[in-house]
Amino acid sequence: MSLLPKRKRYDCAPGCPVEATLDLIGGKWKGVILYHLLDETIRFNTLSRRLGSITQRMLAKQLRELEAAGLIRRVVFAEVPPRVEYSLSPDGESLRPVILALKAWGETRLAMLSQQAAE
Amino acid sequence: MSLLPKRKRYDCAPGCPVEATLDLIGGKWKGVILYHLLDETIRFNTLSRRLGSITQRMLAKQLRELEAAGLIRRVVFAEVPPRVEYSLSPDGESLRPVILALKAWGETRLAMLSQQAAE
DNA sequence: CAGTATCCACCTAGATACTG
DNA sequence: CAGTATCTAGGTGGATACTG
Repeated sequence: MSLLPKRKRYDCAPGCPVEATLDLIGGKWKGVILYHLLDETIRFNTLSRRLGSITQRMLAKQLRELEAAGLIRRVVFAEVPPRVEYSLSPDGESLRPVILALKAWGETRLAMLSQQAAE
Repeated sequence: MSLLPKRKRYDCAPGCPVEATLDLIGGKWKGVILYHLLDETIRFNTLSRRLGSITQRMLAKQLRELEAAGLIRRVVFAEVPPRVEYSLSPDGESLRPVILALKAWGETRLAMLSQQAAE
């Protein structure tokens, strides 16, 4: 069974691989969530606080989608109060250079923009 | 004046740079458009054909946004029939490693998925 | 704590037709 | 050739309230 969304054809060769990746980490939250998971295992509410403005509904939805894509792992502990920890799967790990490239470029650009704003 | 969209606050430090980058190259088409412009200057209709399923309306809109973000250049030739060429600006050029990272990861993943599908 | 359930505004993107 | 105009469906993401 393929993990590719059925509705997509990825027939725009040779741009496809770029589109395929953006499909998985694009959107408003997924890239940032993966970024936060790069170095730590994080619990639901902690992640929620780190992302600041995300709603619980959206966070749950994004996490389900990342899990379905095989990029993150969800571990539930049978405790009271409940504890659920999210971490990168090996596939998610493999995205590290990509996420870091996005981060590096974004940092440079944000610095450049605030520089310009100061002039 | 800042090129940052006014409605965004980028206050989710330290995830912001990732979000900022994804804001610019995310969505369904921008990353792929930049990818196609990586090695060539391309005309409107050519780009349209290469992307396959994009509508003229969407292509025009994405190109305007990329131009407004300072990532591409638009050069109009005073000819009949009209000719408009799009190419990467220096800022867009600086995205090259990012786009290539997206491409490399996507290629690996697509290969992996088709491998699995064959089993 | 870690979610669901509901409802809703907005935006993205497609279809189609038209034009300087 | 390189767009614009109009209309619309569907998806994305937010607000709020509730729960095992």
